[in-house]
Amino acid sequence: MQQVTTVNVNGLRAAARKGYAEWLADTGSDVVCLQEVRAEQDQLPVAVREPEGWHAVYAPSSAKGRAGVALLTRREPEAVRVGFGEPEFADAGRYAEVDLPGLTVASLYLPSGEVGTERQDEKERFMTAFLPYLTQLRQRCAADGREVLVCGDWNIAHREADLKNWRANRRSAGFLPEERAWLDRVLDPADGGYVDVVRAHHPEQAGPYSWWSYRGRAFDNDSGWRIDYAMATPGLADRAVKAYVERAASHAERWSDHAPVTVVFGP
Amino acid sequence: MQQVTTVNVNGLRAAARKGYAEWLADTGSDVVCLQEVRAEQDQLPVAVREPEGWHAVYAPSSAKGRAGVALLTRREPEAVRVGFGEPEFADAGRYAEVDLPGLTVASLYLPSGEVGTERQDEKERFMTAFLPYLTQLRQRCAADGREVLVCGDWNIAHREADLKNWRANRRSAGFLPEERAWLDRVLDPADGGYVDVVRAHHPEQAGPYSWWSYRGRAFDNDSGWRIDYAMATPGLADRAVKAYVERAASHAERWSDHAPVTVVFGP
DNA sequence: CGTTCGAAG
DNA sequence: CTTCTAACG
Repeated sequence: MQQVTTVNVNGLRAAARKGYAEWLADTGSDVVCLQEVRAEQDQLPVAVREPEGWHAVYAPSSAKGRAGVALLTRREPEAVRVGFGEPEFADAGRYAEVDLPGLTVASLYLPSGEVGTERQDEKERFMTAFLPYLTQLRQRCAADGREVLVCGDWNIAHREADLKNWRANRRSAGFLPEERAWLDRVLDPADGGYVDVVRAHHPEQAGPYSWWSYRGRAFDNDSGWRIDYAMATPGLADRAVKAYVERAASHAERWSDHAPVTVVFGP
Repeated sequence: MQQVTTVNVNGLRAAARKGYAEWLADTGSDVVCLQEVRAEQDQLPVAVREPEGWHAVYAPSSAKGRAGVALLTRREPEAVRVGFGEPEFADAGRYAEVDLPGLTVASLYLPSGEVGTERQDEKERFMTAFLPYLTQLRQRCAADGREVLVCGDWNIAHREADLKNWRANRRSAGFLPEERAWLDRVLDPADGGYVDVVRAHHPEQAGPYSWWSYRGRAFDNDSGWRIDYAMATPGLADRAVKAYVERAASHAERWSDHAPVTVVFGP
């Protein structure tokens, strides 16, 4: 059995002050992928940076206080890689991957974008460069006899079931037709070739959402978006026995605006 | 009996979240002078902006989130004036005055400065322009049969007894020889002609300090500065029966890095 | 609405 | 060390 969790922590220092450490101590996962760390390693308390029993890999952004991904693994990785080959995003704190026995796990933080801004152009450039990398990654790993799991905040809701208010958001960044079509390609067996493990295990239901705005009563009303995904190669997806979102019980115990997304694999 | 308090609130919104409102509800003062309000009127909750039983006058800075003085009076002022005639500081949120029967009260926030910077030059320009105004104010009010009380954060410790660590601070902004000499002139009977009411009532003691840095253990060690003054015309100073600093009992109940300074006048 | 930063104090 | 703003989300 192997268990992997991904969560956008929205500032690891703030999350650690609020309950992230307790959550981590309780998780049964073997790998935890973090996004929006928003700190350099040496800005983090040691117990947060290198929690007892974990190996940690950080890929901060060169822009202070922005983005930043990390991976925590119970076993030491066989290899670590930061970035995915596109120079523009080499030190953007948006992608890192580790090799474990028979498995490559990645932590991804796709730019969030905003319609009509340069940030949306950046998101599109990222998507354009990242899709061929995903295909290449799958092929390379297949040649090495590895499965692949790309976890993270993809900042796109794929289908109408993936956000509460899809009608109101048809022109919103994160649910644009071209973004949804891009995810179609990531999941297309003839293209990216990945499987959305949580959706595969919950084919019909609305959600389960993984992000709720801090504004208004979004969390209380479960007015969320499913934008955090575990995307697996088909062979790995077939081994998934469980896939779920850990929605906090109450607003009070939330330590991020995102919830952890976990997938459990059998042998 | 008439009682006037001055306090630098270091952000009225933050102070109001921490205990300012309770302090105000308990004060027996008739006039409260505030400095570093750091908000426009409409950024303040109504109960903070216009507390029940008070008239409020605000003089915000045109620079958002900076400076800002205010006066709260139990009786409606006969007149209100903002600024002291120097155009550079007209909307700097550093000076306002109100006329009450027989008394003009001002709230002053003198620039804080830092040696070797443009901010120190600004402080000096303020001082240069403000001293003649103080003299003029006293004379004008004398002609009207009014006493004057200029309260606020003057950002200068006058003498060695006015800060804990005077030796270490001989080259620090706030205790420079030229700044101390300027306060000498404010207090010189032949020049500004004002009386430092707290010092007049506590001629020998160290302090009482009115500001402690938030850094380190400054408050716990009473490593403070006396930079908040009530400067009175001599006739008014003669009527002072009490003058004191309300040092908070504990670090926990502080709602500003400054403490309220209060003077009580007899008939 | 919340997390950063940077300027200011 | 704390307050604010701005940018970002």
